[in-house]
Amino acid sequence: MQKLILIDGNSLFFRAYYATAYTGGELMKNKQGVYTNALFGFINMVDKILQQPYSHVLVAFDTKEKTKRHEAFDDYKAGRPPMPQEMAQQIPLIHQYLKELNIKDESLAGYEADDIIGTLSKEAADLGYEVAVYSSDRDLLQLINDKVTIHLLKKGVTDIEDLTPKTFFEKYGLHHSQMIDLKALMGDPSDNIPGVPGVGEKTAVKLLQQYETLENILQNKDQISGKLGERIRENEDKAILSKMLATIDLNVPLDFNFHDLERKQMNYEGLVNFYNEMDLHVFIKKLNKPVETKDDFITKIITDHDQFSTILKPNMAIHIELADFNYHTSDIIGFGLSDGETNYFIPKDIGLASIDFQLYLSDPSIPKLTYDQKAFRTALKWLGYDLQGVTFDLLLSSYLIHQKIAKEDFKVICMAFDYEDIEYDELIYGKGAKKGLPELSIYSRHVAKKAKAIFSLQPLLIEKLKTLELYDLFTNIEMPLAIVLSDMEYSGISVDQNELKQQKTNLKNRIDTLEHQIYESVGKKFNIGSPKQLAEILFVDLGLDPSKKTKTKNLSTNVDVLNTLIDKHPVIPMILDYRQLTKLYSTYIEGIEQSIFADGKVHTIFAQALTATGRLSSLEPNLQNIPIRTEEGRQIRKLFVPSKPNHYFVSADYSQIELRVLADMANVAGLIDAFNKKEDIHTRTAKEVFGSETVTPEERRKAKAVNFGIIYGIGAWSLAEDIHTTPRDAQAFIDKYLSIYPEIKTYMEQTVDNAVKQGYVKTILNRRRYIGELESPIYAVREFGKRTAMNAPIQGSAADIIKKAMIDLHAYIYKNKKKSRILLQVHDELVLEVPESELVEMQKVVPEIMSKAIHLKVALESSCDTGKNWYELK
DNA sequence: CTCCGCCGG
DNA sequence: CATTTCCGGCGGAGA
Repeated sequence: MQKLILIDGNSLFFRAYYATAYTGGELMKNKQGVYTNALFGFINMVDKILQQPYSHVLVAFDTKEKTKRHEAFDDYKAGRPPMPQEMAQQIPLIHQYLKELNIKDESLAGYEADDIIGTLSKEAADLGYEVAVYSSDRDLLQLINDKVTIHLLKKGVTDIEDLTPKTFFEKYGLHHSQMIDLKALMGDPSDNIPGVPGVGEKTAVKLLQQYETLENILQNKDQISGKLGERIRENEDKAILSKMLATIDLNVPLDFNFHDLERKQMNYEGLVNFYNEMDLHVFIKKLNKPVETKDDFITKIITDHDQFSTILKPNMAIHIELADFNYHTSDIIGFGLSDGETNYFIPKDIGLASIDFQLYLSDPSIPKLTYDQKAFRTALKWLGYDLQGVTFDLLLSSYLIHQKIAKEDFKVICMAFDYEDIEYDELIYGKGAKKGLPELSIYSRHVAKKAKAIFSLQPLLIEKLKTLELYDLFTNIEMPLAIVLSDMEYSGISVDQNELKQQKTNLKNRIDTLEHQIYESVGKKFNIGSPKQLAEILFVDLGLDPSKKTKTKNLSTNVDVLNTLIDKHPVIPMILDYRQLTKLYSTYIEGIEQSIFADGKVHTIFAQALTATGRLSSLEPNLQNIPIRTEEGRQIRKLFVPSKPNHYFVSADYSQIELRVLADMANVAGLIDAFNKKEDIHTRTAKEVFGSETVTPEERRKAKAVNFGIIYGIGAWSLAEDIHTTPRDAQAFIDKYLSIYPEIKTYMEQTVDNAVKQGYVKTILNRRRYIGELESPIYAVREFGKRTAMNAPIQGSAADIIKKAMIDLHAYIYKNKKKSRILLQVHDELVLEVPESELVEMQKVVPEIMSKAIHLKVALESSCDTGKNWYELK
């Protein structure tokens, strides 16, 4: 099959830039600060396009030179804003990419990409080729014929509309040859093509359906009555000019032949180097490089446990390779061990059967370097072994250096620090359904290389931690916390399975009943869980008013919308109930049920190197979002019970920790005074803002909304939504608030200023958050960066404080040999399991330790509660 | 895989 | 000219 793919390079490049500029926050760039977002989008699109079978390919670009269209019409393409710097920088990258791909990259002075594509599509079609053109420019539609299909990029990267003569007719009601005439009549503001003023798409189509061509319209111009006829007669010259401008030149003098467009092998090494330079590692994975086995890295595979006594030394790097992400259940594949000189692979059974090796792992006086101490320690615990003496953790240290690094594969962490001799896990083990173990020689080497990497990177990372003033945070907080979290995760939390079954049946019955009532109420069956189908029912069948749209222009059916419709139709409250009950059923009842281990407990994983602010997050299952706000949902908490008889749950939570942190960091006299006098902080704020001694509940509610909003870097618009007033009043309200607490205003301004200058903000314990968004050329992204800069030190400092408290509490428990165990952390709250004999002590000690964790200008207060299950707390 | 929706602090 | 309060995890639908 002979198939030619023609790509409109300019069009893809523009689309790529703007599609990725608005979505991902800050503009993407590589380590050297070169912007790569448009390159990234461009590669994605080209990659997708080239997945089909084809024999020939070319990418065409415009040049800066004037074309004959400019000569004919001075204002052609006038009024276009200049290309942003961030975008222009990426043009050479695009060309380099195409060069490495070995794809013909063509432009010609005096002609546009359209003309090159038009000429080639005609020649190829004449030779009997099938032609596929890719662009987002509708102008190219004039090239459609039986051999030539135009693929219009609609939005983003994936949405492509294929136009053939048939689909063109169905869409426009015109023959494809009439496309040029259509544009001649309508004009095109983006190219500054005038067209006939006052004639839009509707009128133009009608005219062309009647008269077929522009020429025929002009011949019959006197028969066209009214204002329309008048306009056509007055603007005849504009229409003719427009047609000329819109017509693609099919006779560009190209000095190459089809042979030059043949599909060729890419330059593999060059492309890998290029991706590495641009930090576009995701594309390297896609290349599916075969695993190479020839280089000078030597892996010693331990086959006999006698060997250990001579190998094991202090300060080696040890890596435990796990088969799955969830280390509570995962198999251990084996151990990597390295002293920087020799690199070993220890098969799981050989290692664990050796007393020498067991003692080595568990000896706290032998320092060891690892990748993820929490995972390794927990995985070993499940098998009955202990890991102690870890002094370095690659995952945690890289997370502190930059919060984004640690989200990726092991290799990406290494590459962030210019360590190259390591492969992607995906390349070794495959992914998805294809995941599995390759032969021993391949994976043993991979694991040993990881150990070598840990060993090699340790000095550099320690040095970086010190220069960034993060070393204390690393050694005093994150490292000891890993052990605390490991204990918490391993302890797990018991689930009352009878309660679970009961709630499950109960919910199921209520959902079934509701489902039938809903079908009856609207008169037909549909999938209530589908927002799309629900929108159809509500806004089309029932004719209700759609008040809001989603981000992608669909009609929204979320709670806010449904609540505004609540008395407009009896089905609305049923749907709200249905949503709540199915949420509880699938996310919580079924979700938790699936996560129960053989010991009758759930063992969550607290991700310690994930969030941008320094908070923890909880996974599989997430125990940080168990319902509490509605009574119905709160019932779920009855599932969680102490694991032993005569034990209780004790929970303690910080009161207003974020506002206290703000009061401290910004030194806010009014807030500090209020907290020290133990006043209700929202009431106090309301008194000051409204200038009265008595405060209505409504006033307190508003004050609370601002107090929270201020932490998030509030805007008037959203505060207005929140407290149901106009943005104008909301702004006045914020102004008043800031005049009462003027230190907040100063602090926020300084924080943002500093963030802009330095590129990051810091918490109480020096934790950094880099905010690249502040450099974005896009207003909305920069504004987002400012809010982040204001919020991150507050949220992050609160996270620092509770982490310190957890470490102190854990130390207290061990030092005093208590049987109480910390089970959960929910951002400002700790939940413990406490034997009856320790109840009184822990009720006193836990809040005390939390309060004293870090000294602030205001007291940290913590309340405490006790119960027989989680529901009874608070 | 992305979107929508909803649970928590 | 615009902008729409921060940080997360997870389930189901639909492509």
